[in-house]
Amino acid sequence: MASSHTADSPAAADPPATPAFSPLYQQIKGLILQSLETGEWKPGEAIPSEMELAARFRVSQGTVRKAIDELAAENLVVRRQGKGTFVATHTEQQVRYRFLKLVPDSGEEGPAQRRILDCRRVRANADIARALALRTGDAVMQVRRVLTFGAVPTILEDIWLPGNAFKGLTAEQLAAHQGPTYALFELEFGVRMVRAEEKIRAVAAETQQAGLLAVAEGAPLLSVERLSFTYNDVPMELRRGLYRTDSHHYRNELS
Amino acid sequence: MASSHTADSPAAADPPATPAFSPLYQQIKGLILQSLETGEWKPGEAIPSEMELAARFRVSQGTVRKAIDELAAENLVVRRQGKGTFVATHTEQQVRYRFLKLVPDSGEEGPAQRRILDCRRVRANADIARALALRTGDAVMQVRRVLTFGAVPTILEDIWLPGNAFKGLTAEQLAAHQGPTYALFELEFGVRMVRAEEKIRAVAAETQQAGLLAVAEGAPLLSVERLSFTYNDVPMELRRGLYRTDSHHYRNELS
DNA sequence: CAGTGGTCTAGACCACCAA
DNA sequence: TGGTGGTCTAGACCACTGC
Repeated sequence: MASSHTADSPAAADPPATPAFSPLYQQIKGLILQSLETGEWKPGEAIPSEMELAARFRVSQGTVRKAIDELAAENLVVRRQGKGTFVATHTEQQVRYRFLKLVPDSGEEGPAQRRILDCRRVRANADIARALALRTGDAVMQVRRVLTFGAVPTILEDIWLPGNAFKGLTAEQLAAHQGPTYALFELEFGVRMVRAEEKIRAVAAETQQAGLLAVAEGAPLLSVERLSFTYNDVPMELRRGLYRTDSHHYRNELS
Repeated sequence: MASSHTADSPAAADPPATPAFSPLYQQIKGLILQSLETGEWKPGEAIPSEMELAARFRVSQGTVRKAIDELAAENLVVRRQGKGTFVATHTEQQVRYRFLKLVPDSGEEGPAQRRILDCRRVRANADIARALALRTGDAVMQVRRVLTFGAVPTILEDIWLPGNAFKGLTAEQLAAHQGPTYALFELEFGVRMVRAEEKIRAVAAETQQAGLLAVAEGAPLLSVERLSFTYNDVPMELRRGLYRTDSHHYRNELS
């Protein structure tokens, strides 16, 4: 029976050479991912039980389990013993602000106060376009805001979002919303940020930035450039943050 | 049966109530961890096969497998199909410099040139002692060095190590050694760094720092304070780094 | 070829949760 | 009480490595 068992290589000529062997559970994972992408199950909802999925895909429960294990490890779903497996969300996750790694040097953090300085539709310059996989001149939403913790303006952020997916985003919406901005993106625009990459630098505050953050011009600030992705590694947000680090620090775990 | 159920209470009277249920594979993981700590298998060596371990602990291969899965996820051990499972090491790991997240803005990185400025035995001040779980005044080794990439001095680091474990560390040793410093720690002192926490800030270069890094006084630098741990969350190194970020950045992945 | 880790299955039982 | 995820087992077979 020659090959088979690889599930790939549709009509490879004679020597498949590398049959691109893909384990069954990886294929199952891919199928579940598809359903997540297409929105068959919405954020916060339960996905079918392991038994149901096993029946649907005609594999054993163990195979489904391993697929879900990986999805859980990537924070795409959350398992809850006795209840089920749920589509991950930024809304009321055990850890709100999953992507914000700035923590106070000591003590607990009160809620942030948000001030929206700007929210408008603009044309992407070359940099922004490249990051978001758009073309220069395409429409993007641009947001500027300041986050204040306990009366100290601490974060100045510029955010760029693809104009197509975020049509209709307004400053009022951003100001009115409680909780993580990514929760708003899920609820209002159906966009789920799943992963992000950050590039961090130390920079000197420019005049305008210094004013907004109430520091001296030239004061050292942490520059955090974040590119966030939805499913399938599609970039959906570029964010340039300037963090004051006189009473906060960026916390990272290495292993 | 009253209360308990908290998993603590070492010698609770009559009713164990909640025996602090721990899955078998977690116990196995603990046993394997012990062997790693005591050095039964050295860094780079293979640990016994899954079958052997299953026989030794009188459990099924699957249970050992799940224990090893977790150890591999924590980077304590590396699996190699067809060959075996090996104790992780900083020496020739696929990714050298596991803990260094500073990358060039573009292009590949050449090897770093190290300049050891200082290496001596001192008494720990309160800060250092607290971080390393020592007492103020205990002996610590203190190292200062500059790392240069392509003629640009980029990293200035101060390192503190418990005097006991690192007795006899010399500047010559540090200068002569090739590859990650953590590899030297493994080979010469039997200390394996397994995990680390970093606190990152933006700071202004002080006079001496500016001189060593060839930047202007007051220039913004990335301050990276790293506390590294061996097995069992025992702190074994405190490191304060100052990074130039004019042509490098600190790269981080969020998920 | 034998030995290792990797995949897949089928079934039993346990811990947790809600009704 | 029934359903969910979590653990554990035993056995078969596959893919990779080295002799």
